Order: sequence, then C-alpha cells, then structure tokens
Amino acid sequence: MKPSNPTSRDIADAAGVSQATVSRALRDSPLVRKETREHIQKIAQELNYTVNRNAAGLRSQSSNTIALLLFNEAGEDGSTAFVNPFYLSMLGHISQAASEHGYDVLVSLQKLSADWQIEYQASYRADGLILLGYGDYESYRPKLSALAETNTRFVIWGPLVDGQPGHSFGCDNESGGYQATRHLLELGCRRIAFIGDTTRHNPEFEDRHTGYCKALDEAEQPYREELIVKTVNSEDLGFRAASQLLDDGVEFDAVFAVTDLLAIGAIRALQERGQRVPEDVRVVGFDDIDLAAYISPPLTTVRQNTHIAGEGLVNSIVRLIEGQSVDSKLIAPELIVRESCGSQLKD
Amino acid sequence: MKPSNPTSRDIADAAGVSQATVSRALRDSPLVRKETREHIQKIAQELNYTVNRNAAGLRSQSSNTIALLLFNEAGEDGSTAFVNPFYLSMLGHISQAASEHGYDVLVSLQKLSADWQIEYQASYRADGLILLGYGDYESYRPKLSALAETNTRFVIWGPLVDGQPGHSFGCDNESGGYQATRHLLELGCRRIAFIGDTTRHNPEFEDRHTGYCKALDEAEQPYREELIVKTVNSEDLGFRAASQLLDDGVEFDAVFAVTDLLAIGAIRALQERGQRVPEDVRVVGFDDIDLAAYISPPLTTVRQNTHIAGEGLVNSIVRLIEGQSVDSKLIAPELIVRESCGSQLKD
DNA sequence: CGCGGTCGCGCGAACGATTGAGGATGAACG
DNA sequence: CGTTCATCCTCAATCGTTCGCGCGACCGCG
Repeated sequence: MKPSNPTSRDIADAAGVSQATVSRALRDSPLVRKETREHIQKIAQELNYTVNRNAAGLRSQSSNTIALLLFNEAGEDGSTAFVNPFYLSMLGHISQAASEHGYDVLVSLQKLSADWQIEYQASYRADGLILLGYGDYESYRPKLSALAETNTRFVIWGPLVDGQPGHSFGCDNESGGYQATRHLLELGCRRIAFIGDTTRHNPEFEDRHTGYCKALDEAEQPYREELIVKTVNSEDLGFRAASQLLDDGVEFDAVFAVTDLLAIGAIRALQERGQRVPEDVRVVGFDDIDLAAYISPPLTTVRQNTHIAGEGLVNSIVRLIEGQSVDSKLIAPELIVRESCGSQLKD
Repeated sequence: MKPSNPTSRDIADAAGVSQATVSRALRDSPLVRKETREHIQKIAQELNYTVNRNAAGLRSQSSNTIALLLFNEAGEDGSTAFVNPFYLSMLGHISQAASEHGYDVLVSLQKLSADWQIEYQASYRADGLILLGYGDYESYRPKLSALAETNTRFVIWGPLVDGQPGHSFGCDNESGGYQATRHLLELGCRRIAFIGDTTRHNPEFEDRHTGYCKALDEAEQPYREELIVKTVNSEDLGFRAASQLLDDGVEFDAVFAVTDLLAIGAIRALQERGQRVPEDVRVVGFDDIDLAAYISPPLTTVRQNTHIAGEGLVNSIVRLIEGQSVDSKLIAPELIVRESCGSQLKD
C-alpha cells in the first residue's frame, strides 16, 4: 500500500504557504501572485497532486459533470440494450466537447419511467443534463415540465416546440425534409411515398413531414394521402411500411423515409419484392448513420452533423450551468447524395 | 429559487432521530431497527431527499462510478470522433450492468498520450476503470504497468497475454478464428486469404490468426504466406487489403477478415473489381457489428456477445473494487452464418 | 512620520455525509 | 437488587476542498 494521495495541505507545507493559497493557485485565481502560483503548481506536479473531486464538489456544490441521458425506445425486455446508432455517434462528439470545457460525461440509458429528474440534479451527481432521443414528445412533456420547475439545467436534442419547457438544440428538420423531397422531385419523381410519423408525438418527424409538403406544394404536386405511411423508427417498421405500400397496390416511384433505419428496412422490403432501387423506386433517408454509406445501394440521406450538434449541445449546457442565457438553436442539415436515388434524371 | 435540497440532518429532525441514524437507515444498516428504518425511509421519500454524492464520496473515499475509457484509433485530427461501432454496442450493456450494481458510468474517449492513470484514480472520480480498444498492445503495455503499480483497479477488454499487468476479460479469439476458418473449409474453400495483423501488437488479431492456422492444420491444408495481408482495423484498410490481393494476382476463393470493418471494406473492393460474393469469393468477418447484417450480401461473422461481455466486465471491476479476487476470463464466440459465405457447399 | 489604500495571503468556518466509540435502555440472570 | 449483555441510537471526529473575512506588508503622499 502506497502512502495515500497527497492533499492540498501536503503541498502547502511543501511550498511553505497556506493551504488556501494552494487551492487558489491551482485554479489560477487572480488573488495569488504569479510567482507564487507557478511555484505552487510546480510542486503540485512533482508530488503528483490531483484535487479530490468529491471534496471540491462538496464545497462548491457542483460536480463538473454533465449527464447524458439516452432514452432507448427498443429493448424494453431488458435483454437488448439497443442504442440508436445516430445517438451513439453523437456521444463521441459530446464527450470530446465536454472534456474541452473541463467536464466529464456520465452516460445513462434511461427509461421513461425512471426518476432522472431528482436522480442527477439533487444528488449533485451532474451539473446539467443532456437529453437524447427522449422520444414521444407528448408523453415526456410532463417530465420536462417537472425538470424545468425544479430548475434543473438541461438541454434537449430535438426540435423547437412552442411552449416547451427548457432549451433545445436541434436540426432544422423542415429544411431537411424539404431538401430530400425536392431532390426527388428534381429527379423527376412524381409519386413520393412518405414513411414516418406526421404528428406532434414526434415533432422531429412532423417537421420533416412539413418540409415534404412544402416541397410538393412548391412543385405544384398534389399531396396524396395514400402515399403516407405512419410509423415510428426502426428497421423492421421500415420493412413493414414498404411492404404495406406494395400490398395495398399503391403506385409510387420514390420513398422518403424520416430516418435511415426506416429507409434501410424499406429498401430491404422493396428488393425482396423485386423492385430495383433506384431504377424502380428511389429512396432517401434521414440522419446519415454509419450504415447508410455501406448498404446496397448506398443511401442518399439528409445528414445531421453530429460534430456540430455535439459541440452545440455541450456549449448550451455549459452556458446554462454558468448561468448565462441560451437560445434554442437549429443547425442546418445537408443532403448527401448516394446511389439509392440514382445519379441522373429519369428520361 | 426553491429552498435548497434537504440534508440528512433535515430528515433527522423531521424523524426525531439523530443524523447518524438517518445515514445508517438509508443504507439498510443492521444497526438500526426495522421500524425506525422504515419510518426514516418514508420521511426521506416525502422530503425528496437524495444523498449528496460528493459528501458521501468524500467521507468514504469512493465515488460509485466506473470510468469507461474508449481509445479511438482513428480521428487523430480531432475532427472526427469516430468510435468503433462494436465498442459502442458494448457501452449500452456496460451502462446497464453498472446501474444494476449501483454504479454510474463515466465515458471518456482517450488518446494514448493522456494521463488517465492519475486522472481518474487519484482524483476519486472513479473507483475503477474499464479499458476498451486500447489497441496496440506493445505501446500500451508501459501504461498498463503504471496503472497496476499505483494499484488502480481496472479491467481490460481483450485477450489474455502472458505477464500482462491487470485483469482482462475477453473473447476466445482463437476459437473464433478457428470456427470461421473451419466453416470456410467445410464449404470447400481451399485458398483462404487472411486479412489482419498476426503479431503481438494486436493480441486479439494474433489469436484469431492462430485459430486460422489451427483450422488449416486440422484440415491438412497448407499455410500460404501469400494469402496473408497484414493490416489493422478500418473499412478502408480492408478495401486496400483486398485490392492488393487482386493486384498481386493472388488466387483465393475466400477471405477471413479479423474484423467486420475489414470484411466490409474487402467486400466492397471485390465487388468493384467484378468478383461476386459469395459465388466467387466467400467472406467471413469478426465482431458482428450492426452493419454486418445489413450490408449486401449480409456478412457471415463471428459474434462476440456484447451483452455477456458488458456484464462480465462490470462484474469484474465491481469485484475488484470490493476487494474480491477476479480471474481473467474468456467468453465463447459464436459463428453467425449469413449469405456472404454462401449457404451450401460448392459443387 | 503617520495615514489611507492596495495587494497577497492566512484563518477558520462551512459543505454533508460516514463511522467508530460510547451511552441509554430494558431484558435476563444469579 | 445489582450486574451483564444485547440492542439501538447519539456524539463527535473526520474526509479535503472552497471561500468570506480580515490582517499584515508595502507604497506613496502630505
């Protein structure tokens, strides 16, 4: 057993100053002279000193930690801890951005039912919360209100919703939906199926649907109810949605799916039923998950830049923690053209 | 501003007992009578009391947190925080298992250079470390020794290496390599290319290579140097490896790639050069990442069960933290047969 | 020489839990 | 009735920081 870790008092003794001065010096306080500070910092380094986070946190009522709450839609049985690949890719960027701000990231897969409102805030485990994939908006709303009431600091990855408690940081879903649809229209598609929710329950999808409508409108194309398949997000649901369209004998020459997983499932269904992609049906997805580039054919999709998103989320939460004001913001999505919607106009 | 969070003293007052008793009652100590305990717990709940983790940690010199260190091979430029999908899938299970043990998970993407040995242990930020993807064994070894010396508690996801400091928890890579190769042999393949490292630098890959050799041996097939392409892990490197084989005019009827990413890259190269998979070349990967099932053709691969792996890692680290002994263990990999190696024997 | 004003630093009190040592209570026993 | 012994509970000492106050040293000016 080695002698236990040195405390700030130890290095105070070694440096011949008071313990309080050590504390200040190590945090670059202007209250300590430059030479003193450097002297102290040198000694601290030599003795391999590290501040005890628990003690620091106790005294300052903070933890320098942000909690990342991932809500997993699937895996209710507990056996599979499936995590949406899109959120996982965000994790990397969030973690990186957080460490640049001096924060640690606590990751936690959560269920709707859990009491994360007091779990993290009240116990001083985290100074702020980032919510990813909180899913069905209508069911989460009460929780969000509760969070806001206990003045928890949190940021949601998601769209702006009127009157929503708290702050969001999201992607301009309407623009994304618009871009995807317009691209298909420009390629000559006229009967574009839409796979995804169109209601307030999934505001992200709702907005993408709005973009879809807008593009149709602009091109003076009619909105056809029979082309809309309402569903939520999973590969399997995409498969079923496309199958349903085929079963119903609906005529369509393109599919806009509100997520890549849906699109991938749809493509699988189409191919199994002898439809060629993109020759017979062009497909566009949303998210640009890793998978998208590797499936066959590579998926045209709307990319949400997870790098910018991660940094933005962290920035917002850090500002909130520091008591500064934060505006909800949208980042611009970008259409990534790959083979799944063909590379040229139909003749 | 609401009145700040209640402390254990507050609930002690409310319950008419001493603060010490509250502390014990909430942690189910046998030193407090059942009725007293229940009374206290009830009141605590009513007052929305949560223990202050910083204070508890300070006193008990612990944090009830385990740090998950992910070493990202790619993304050195800082722009892309690419994370190996296999490790990401493990994250979910680790997080779940940890919470069942009452631990939080701190995630941190790390570079080799960073000083994580003192970063987490000395500062009481985490009670234990799980290392994922620590990569090139030879370069990390000194760090691992340093960790072991400062009696940090840590577990490595990876193979057992003789004389390696610390504990590991990994998959039986040799068995996996053997299964993959034998499967190809049984399908009638005779010239099976091997893509991956074969040296001590990547012990996991080395072991898979050993399994490959063993299967060949057993089938009395010669080991052909020209079929071996030494490389490390990425989709692009897989592409290049397969391209190189074709460029060199090497004759081969199957590929065993030591990771799915390599296999996916290889398949892309093969297809671009007009080789059909599996008709002309059968391909087997390793890991069973999400992607594997969705590429075309779906990839036959060796699955490392991330559920069991995550639970095992957490179990080990928790035992270490509690001062119990831990044996390094291997879990059994499982061959998942999909289309990329054909479904029947060649004629 | 004395006085007010900075500037650096030290003093000591929190912060809120855990924990070992010891005190009150009542039952059992000689 | 005094002693012994569990059983529960209280006391008070930590744990290692942070931070409000206040003090001494030093300077310049009248």
